[in-house]
Amino acid sequence: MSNGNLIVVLGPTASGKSGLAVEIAEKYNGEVVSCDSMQVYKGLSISTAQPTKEEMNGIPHHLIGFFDITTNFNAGEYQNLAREAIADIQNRGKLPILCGGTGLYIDSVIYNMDLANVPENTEIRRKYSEYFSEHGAHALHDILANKSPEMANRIHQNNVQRVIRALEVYDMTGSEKKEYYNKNMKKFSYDRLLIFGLKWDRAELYERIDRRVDMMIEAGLVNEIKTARENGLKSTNTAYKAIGCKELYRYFDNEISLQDAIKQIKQYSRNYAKRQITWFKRIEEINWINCIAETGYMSGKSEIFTKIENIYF
RNA sequence: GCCUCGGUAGCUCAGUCGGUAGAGCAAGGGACUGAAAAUCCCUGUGUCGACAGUUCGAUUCUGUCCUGAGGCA
Repeated sequence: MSNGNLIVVLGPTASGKSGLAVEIAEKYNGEVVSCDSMQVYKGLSISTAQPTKEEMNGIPHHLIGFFDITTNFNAGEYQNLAREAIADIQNRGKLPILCGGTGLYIDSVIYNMDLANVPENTEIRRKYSEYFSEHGAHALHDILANKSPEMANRIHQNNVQRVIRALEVYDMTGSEKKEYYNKNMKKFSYDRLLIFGLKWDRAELYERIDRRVDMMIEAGLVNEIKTARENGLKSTNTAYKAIGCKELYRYFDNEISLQDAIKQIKQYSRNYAKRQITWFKRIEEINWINCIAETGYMSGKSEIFTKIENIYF
């Protein structure tokens, strides 16, 4: 594969990715492609921490705030759109910068990953969900084991969501698509790829997350989610999975206090950051930039610029 | 001042008919191929409030004290 240049800026939530991506774009004639499963949605700009106009500072950003909240987005669609956006930027002679924290989405772009070409099939999902409700996780997993021992081996029986997806793929294609589970087949899809990861002391990152949630509240998070609800956002929608929705809906329904909702939003955000960090540990090619409280990634900037110039100029 | 109920893992609590304890959450580690801000897996030693008594043995029974909540005066 020789798909050309791509810079990636990744890191856990609230690590300062967006700012770094913009700085790189300003300096090297670039454009930013967001790599975030929730920032794609319209009307969730505060809750999903979409960069503001000021933060974008004139740099074009792609795949942010364009998708309807009541329609379900997914990794396959993202892969296609992101590759298109990147190719388009390259064709215009500019440098694409992929910036985000959704591990699966990042992988789908930087690796030559062949996501199964099987769209969501509500009929199949409902069928297996019902089977699960009646017979339990073990029985459902047995069905998969009979059809594809390979896939069943890789998915824990309690991970019902994944078991159902695997069954969906199998039923739609009649095959087990072994190759998708073979890590050794992972190859980079961009030949000049440079990945930067923002690294924080854990306790400091958690404090940052808590502070950012407070800022979101000040910026009008509660109203944003209230409006989304009025616009028809339901618990079955993918956008509802954005941290903040579930908690604030419970507040709107008088099940918990606003204070408790905020506490939970902070808690789930911290849990999420930890999962992101776990995911990134697998990507060996990341150039880690150590961040510190007052200045964030500042002290690593010259190192970043040197690396970029060595590869692309 | 008296009465009642508490004081057990970072938090909320369960439990031990006396043989030094366990859940959920948190925390840490991990997985992840079209829901991924989702979903799932693994990891639990803590003067069982303090001191004394009974006992082979007490966190568990008894007493005193400390401490929290409520009630009566």
